[in-house]
Amino acid sequence: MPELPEAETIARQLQRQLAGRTLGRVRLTRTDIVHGDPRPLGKLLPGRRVTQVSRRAKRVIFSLDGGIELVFRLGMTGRMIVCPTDDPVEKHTHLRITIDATSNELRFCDARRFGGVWCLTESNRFIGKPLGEVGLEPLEVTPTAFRVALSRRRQIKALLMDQTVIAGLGNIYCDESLHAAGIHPLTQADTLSSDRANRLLRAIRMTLRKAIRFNGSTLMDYRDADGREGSFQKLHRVYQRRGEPCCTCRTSIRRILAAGRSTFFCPTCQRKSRNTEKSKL
DNA sequence: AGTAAACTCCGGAAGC
DNA sequence: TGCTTCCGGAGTTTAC
Repeated sequence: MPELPEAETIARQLQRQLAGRTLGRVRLTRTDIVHGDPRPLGKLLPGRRVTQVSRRAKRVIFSLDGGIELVFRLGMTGRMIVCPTDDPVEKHTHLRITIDATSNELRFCDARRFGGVWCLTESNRFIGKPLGEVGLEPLEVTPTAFRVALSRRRQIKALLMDQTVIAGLGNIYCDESLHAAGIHPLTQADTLSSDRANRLLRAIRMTLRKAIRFNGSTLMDYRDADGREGSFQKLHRVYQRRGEPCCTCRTSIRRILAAGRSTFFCPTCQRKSRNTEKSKL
């Protein structure tokens, strides 16, 4: 499922392929994937030059000339693929935009439709609202700001998953980062020492950077902008490895529910501190 | 107010 | 074959 590394992979590929190109014809076959009024898209986009493709949180953002931003949220099953215009169109393709002076087009496909598209113009860019609040970028946040973000009475897993606090971490990279840091997912965030908090931030960064190098994780649906699978799933140490041995200590990986989500961890490498258990009573 | 849990959207996969 | 159940990102609602 697309989290930060997958969105980053797609954004970098699209930046290479599309920056400087001009958008052409727009075909929108499901208007309900567009937030706000979908009707102007066909008029607004053709002829616009793509100045930059970037990422914020789990979103891919096209900056177009004229101050327009086209924002894609991929949800669980969203795909953004550049391919020849006459390639067979896969099921659940909702938006197609041709790229001028090439025989290619950009396609947005999303089976479950948890994703969406926003078109922000200078007049409708009303502060944050259409996209909701977005938290700190884990690859850029300072250790101090990160520790402040952790100073709340919540389970660390729930806090890391909260997009309004830290942006871009989903189930996979939360579990992998907590394992790399040796922190139990149910630990109360504000009981972590600053050493452990710093260690967690380093683990998050290491995990995300490595996942980006491997083009993200493909469990089921994720594909990059060229339609290819990622390969970081081969390096997962806990995620979806229930019952398999921990790669550092051979203890059987356990699965529990945290923040209502499947959560995988090693009960030996990720012990709950006594401090945390006391605070639960 | 801050936190947590339940419910909602949806289609694919797994189990019976 | 066909049914039911589960899953989940994120927004919303409800409950403590």
